[in-house]
Amino acid sequence: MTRSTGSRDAYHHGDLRRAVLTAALDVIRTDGPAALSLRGLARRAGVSHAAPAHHFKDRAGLLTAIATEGFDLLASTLADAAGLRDAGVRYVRFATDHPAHFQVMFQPDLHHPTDPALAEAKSRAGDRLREAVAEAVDTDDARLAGIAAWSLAHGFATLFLTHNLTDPVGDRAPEDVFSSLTGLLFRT
Amino acid sequence: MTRSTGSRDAYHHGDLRRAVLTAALDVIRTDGPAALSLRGLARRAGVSHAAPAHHFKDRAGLLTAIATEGFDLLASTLADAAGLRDAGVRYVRFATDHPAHFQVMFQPDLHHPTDPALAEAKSRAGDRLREAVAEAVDTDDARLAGIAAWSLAHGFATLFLTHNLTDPVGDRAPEDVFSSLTGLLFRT
DNA sequence: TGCCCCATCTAGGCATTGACAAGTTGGGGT
DNA sequence: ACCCCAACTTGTCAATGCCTAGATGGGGCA
Repeated sequence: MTRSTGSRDAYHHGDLRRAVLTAALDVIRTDGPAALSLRGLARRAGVSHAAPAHHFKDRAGLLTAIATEGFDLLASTLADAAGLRDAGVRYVRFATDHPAHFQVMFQPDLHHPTDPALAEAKSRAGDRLREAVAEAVDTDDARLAGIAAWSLAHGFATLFLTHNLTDPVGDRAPEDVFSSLTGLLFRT
Repeated sequence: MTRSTGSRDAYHHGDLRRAVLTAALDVIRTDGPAALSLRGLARRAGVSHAAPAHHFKDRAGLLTAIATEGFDLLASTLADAAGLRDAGVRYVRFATDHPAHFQVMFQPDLHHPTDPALAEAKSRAGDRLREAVAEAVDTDDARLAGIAAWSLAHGFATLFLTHNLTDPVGDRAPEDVFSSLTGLLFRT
């Protein structure tokens, strides 16, 4: 797997796995996960209709891989957070920067339910979230506070991505709106 | 359309529309919207494979009808709310009581994007939400406070339905957890 | 009471898709 | 130089969405 140029050597695409993932993310971003078809992705990549399945087993396998990648991206995004509010802002920015990942991550009915790689990535991201909460809250109600913080950021991101916040947000960057929103709640 | 008994008169099912909706909600609750098939619903109802399409036009039409019904249910649930916190609790309870509706309501890629009935139901529910916020917050930051409240309740409900709060919540009713969560945030 | 209209449902067909099985290719390791 | 095996192709089948044309019978109207 050295040849990564755009060559179409018939066989050995170069990095078909990445190509399919990228195409899938593009489709999901614009038309949602329901519009995704393995055969369509194969056509985009210029390969035979069964080629994608070789890398992802089946449709659910592809979506599981996307969710896993998403949780890992989220984990590394949260790792650099400076404080709980920044973690929230980063959470929202992650959702707007990677809307396809985000959508798939939180639709478990699209995944292979027992995939170990997904479970690990998920728990890695959860750890980063709990770290951010722990360093900002006294340990007594840390668990409840964590749920509250996660709910707030997740709800905001979800509502924004589902076009339920378009007019209230207007032209402002959603992360900024979220930031001032936390300011209102915690009067920091 | 008087005959609503369980008669299977070959023709004139009685209330096929309701039967299909109910079956669809059942499928969505257990296996998610992706598992929904018009032909499967037709089999459940004991009618021909094209019968459901007559009532809903197509698959997206069925899901649009479910979303519309969901927003109307939500609107009437919020109408009776006593205060903002109660509205939040009711929002969460709605999500857990009607998980299939809730899922479909917030996946716009499954809907007919311009359906007027859906848009109206959506705005009715939005009105109830804004009412609940307006009577609890001074008008200055009502808009932002509304987004905050909605985000909190919506995020909590979404995370719970996607099985991301199972261990933190444990056996407690999710609405109770949400209630104590708002207590922690607003130290009421 | 009788008749006709049309909403409701059936029947058939076509293109697309996911999934599976079996064969082909050719690059890298020994 | 050879062979193994991952990567890809080709072919096929059942299931689905959606379209068109036709059958049925209940309710409204004369």
